[in-house]
Amino acid sequence: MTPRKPPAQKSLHLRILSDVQDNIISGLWRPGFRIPFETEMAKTYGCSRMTVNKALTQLTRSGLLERHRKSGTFVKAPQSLSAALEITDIKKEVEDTGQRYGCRLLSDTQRLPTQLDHTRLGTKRVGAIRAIICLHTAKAVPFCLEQRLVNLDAVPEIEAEVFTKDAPGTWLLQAVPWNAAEHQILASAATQEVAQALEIARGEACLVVERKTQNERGVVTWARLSYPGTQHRLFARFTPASG
Amino acid sequence: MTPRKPPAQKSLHLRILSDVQDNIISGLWRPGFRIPFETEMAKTYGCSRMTVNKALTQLTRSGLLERHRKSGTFVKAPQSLSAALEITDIKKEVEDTGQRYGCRLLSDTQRLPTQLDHTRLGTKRVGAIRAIICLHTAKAVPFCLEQRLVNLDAVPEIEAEVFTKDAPGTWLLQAVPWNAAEHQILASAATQEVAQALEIARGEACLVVERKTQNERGVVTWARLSYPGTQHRLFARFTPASG
DNA sequence: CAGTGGTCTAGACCACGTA
DNA sequence: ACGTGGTCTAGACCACTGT
Repeated sequence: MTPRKPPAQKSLHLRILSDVQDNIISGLWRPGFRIPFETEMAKTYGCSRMTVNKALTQLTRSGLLERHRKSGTFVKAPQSLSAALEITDIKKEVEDTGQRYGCRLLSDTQRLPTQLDHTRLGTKRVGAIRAIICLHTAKAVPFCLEQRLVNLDAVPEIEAEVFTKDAPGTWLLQAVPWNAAEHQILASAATQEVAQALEIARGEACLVVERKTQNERGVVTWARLSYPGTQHRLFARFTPASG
Repeated sequence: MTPRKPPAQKSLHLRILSDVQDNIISGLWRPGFRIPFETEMAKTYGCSRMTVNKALTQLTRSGLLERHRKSGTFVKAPQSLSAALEITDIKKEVEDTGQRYGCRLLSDTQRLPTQLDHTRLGTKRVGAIRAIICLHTAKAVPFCLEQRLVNLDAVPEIEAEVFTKDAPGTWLLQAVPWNAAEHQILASAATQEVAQALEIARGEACLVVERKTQNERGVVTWARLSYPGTQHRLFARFTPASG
């Protein structure tokens, strides 16, 4: 019945984790089921409670379990599938498919933000911004149009950078430490500008990813990535506990 | 400048975790930086090494740190932004916006799988399948068209279910234990069928989410959710450590 | 009040990779 | 060989909560 399980587990708490996970995935322990107490499982596995706790804590973080003091630990009903969406650098994305990557700079200006810029950056007042438009290509074929705004207050060092060869996104990823990002994914009909750059018909469906990146100095950058809809797909895989 | 942080931390290991995280986000500890050893941090915080380890282990799982025996723990460079995409039940999705949810069954047949069905389910041989098409509405306005295939081998108990009121997705989420899911997100021009159901123009851009759900008994179901592109957006938020 | 999870300790031994 | 992280222990006390 049970298909398989890697015979040699590394550590005990990982074995416990995957045992519990298997019981849930297989449907043996259905949502709402009260799983054994920590002390019981510790006795079963002949280990200390801390080891069991480590496994169950992780499964709780993954959303498979719900724990309540005094009442115990319960299998949680999956209310939402939270999938991990891997959003990589476009250069890497293209090269991973084995194709030759290229990037052509279409426009690069520095200006005071317009009303639209403010809306996109989600700011009220920032100083100058740099607006960049570039086209990413795979095998010399248009792959993705990138429209980007960079807040010069947050990333003053970008003023010295020239993006004739590498895309600003690649540079930013390395140059700006760690950050928080917000993504919006939508479908949009290609505008005249987008259609021309991507060499598709005007009005054709495009997959659009908008990303706003922040760090402690404020909003760093806003980017809008438009992909020809027929060509590009985003993948998100979901497994109960990422381990 | 700094957004603000909850002043009272609950547990010590969470305080350590957020301290380290702050140092990384602020850019004080840049990618490649070797952070203090566990023993050093334990001494700094006046706690045992286990407590420090708990915090650092979690940050490593989140992808902020890289740990190597003998050499130490290092700040990892963000190579890809892996964003958590929350994919909820459509009923919940609509009701969360405060609108009235509705679902209309457009088609419900049982048949042997066609070639296309096999491709979609990713199977070679399955017995009968149930094909359901239904329209989700918000305030009686078309919100999303759901095209679904259910593998009766994996979910025989669905044969008795009738979906005149609730959507099959809602039922499946509760009835089928746990599973692994694979999502594909794409943009697509509305076909005649989709356009008619969603009451939009043919060829209009739609955001499409395709989901294949599996459990131990095999592929459970395949669903294609088409949203009018101008209306719907998927959100994915990314913060270094989901905590 | 009693029972469960949440947290923490002060040790310990092992695995692994650098030297 | 040595130093670091990875894991585990056998306790302990506390917080929460259902009875």
